[in-house]
Amino acid sequence: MLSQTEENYLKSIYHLEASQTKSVSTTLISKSLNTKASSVTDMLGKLADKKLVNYKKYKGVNLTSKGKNIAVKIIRKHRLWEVFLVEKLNFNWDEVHEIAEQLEHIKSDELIEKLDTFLNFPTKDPHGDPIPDAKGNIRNKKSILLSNAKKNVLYTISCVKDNSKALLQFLDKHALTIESELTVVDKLDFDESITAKLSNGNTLTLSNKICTNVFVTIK
Amino acid sequence: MLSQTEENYLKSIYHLEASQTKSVSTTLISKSLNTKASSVTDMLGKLADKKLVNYKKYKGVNLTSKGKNIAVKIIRKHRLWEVFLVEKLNFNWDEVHEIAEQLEHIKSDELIEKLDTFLNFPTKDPHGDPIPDAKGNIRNKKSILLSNAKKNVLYTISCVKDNSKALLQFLDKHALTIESELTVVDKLDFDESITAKLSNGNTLTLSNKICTNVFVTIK
DNA sequence: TTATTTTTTTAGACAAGTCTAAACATTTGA
DNA sequence: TCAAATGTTTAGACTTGTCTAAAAAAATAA
Repeated sequence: MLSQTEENYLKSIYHLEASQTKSVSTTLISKSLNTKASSVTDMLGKLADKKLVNYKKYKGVNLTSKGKNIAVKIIRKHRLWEVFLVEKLNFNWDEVHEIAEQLEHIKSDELIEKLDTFLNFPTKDPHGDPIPDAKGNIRNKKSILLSNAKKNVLYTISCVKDNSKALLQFLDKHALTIESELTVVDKLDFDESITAKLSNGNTLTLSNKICTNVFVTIK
Repeated sequence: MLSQTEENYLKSIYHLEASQTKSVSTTLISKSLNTKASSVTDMLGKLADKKLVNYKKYKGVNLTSKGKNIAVKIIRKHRLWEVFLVEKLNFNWDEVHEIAEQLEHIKSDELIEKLDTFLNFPTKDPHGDPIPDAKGNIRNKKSILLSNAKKNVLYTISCVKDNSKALLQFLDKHALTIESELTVVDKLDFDESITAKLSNGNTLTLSNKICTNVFVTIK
């Protein structure tokens, strides 16, 4: 049975692998977990002993299939709990992350399957991220960054990259929720901001910082 | 912020104090937590440093009001989660204890108040134990042991003392659930067993062991 | 290519929580 | 009352996960 710390390392490596092509570096992990590189080196050795990662000194790590399996299960738990918190307990979507960070470590397969049933088998969490099924499969809808969206095409917001409170609150304030629709009406070369028209008729200017943190799919 | 371990010590001391009049001994705690007495001694020192218990070497411990406060909050969380597991996720009441042992350590006051609201402010957990309110007050309905019940008086089962699976399953099998009604029709001096008549018409003989673990209130 | 910078690892230390073995208190009972 | 039994604490050690400081490897740049 893994400790919460070990689970957090696996989760972090999983996310970093997804946003990178190559293997994941010690420093990157240390930044994402707010620890020192030397602590990461120690832990990588332990995870390698347990066959959860492939690790070569100075060469970074990758999850083994065993490690990836565990990481996906934790992510499934995290996202299901987030759905519970928002849909059943009426939390706002920008308030649930920290609590879900705790709940994701509760150990009980039966619990998570019953929770899934209770929530009626959701496929996305409140941030729009896909929820892996019990076998670990992730239905991946192709998403692109809003900054790469074309003009005059109808898009649906599918997901946000950053979980920062500031971003989530900004989006909430402007009715930019998951599943909401928008069309890019202008792109400003000068600062790479875009002007978007929402389905409620509003027109908004969004900074490049925002656009590189919001994913959309073609409607 | 307390660790899970510290919280478990406080909870254990709270329960042991409730079932005892005097102060709680090191050995008693070590048995209830499945640790060695020497580990308990260490921890009692730490809890005393934090003003959570009053501790004198060789003389046992008692919770301070600060310590009791924390213990009651953990118990509140435990019992609310048990209600959730049984009422919302359809667990049986004899399956929820271990999961609630984990959930009770989730840190978020807002979470537990929202959960309380979602569950519609229950006052008893699935085992019949009272749920402290947000301020830590426990509404204590006077309960007596079934073994002390009088003949030919209508009682309601209010609570069970023991959380052992065997007992819970036995009770479940014979429809002896919380709130179910019964009348003692006979008491056998020989082995202190009693014969009870249930509201469903069934008549059951219950051993003294059972009767000293089930609490009833007069209907 | 070699020197400098950056990244990573090693070595040694620390805190939390646990253990065993031994020493010390308290209680029991003859 | 005092010796034996029981309960409790101390001392020292181990594990997990962390840290700092220093050494070693890799990457970068002149």
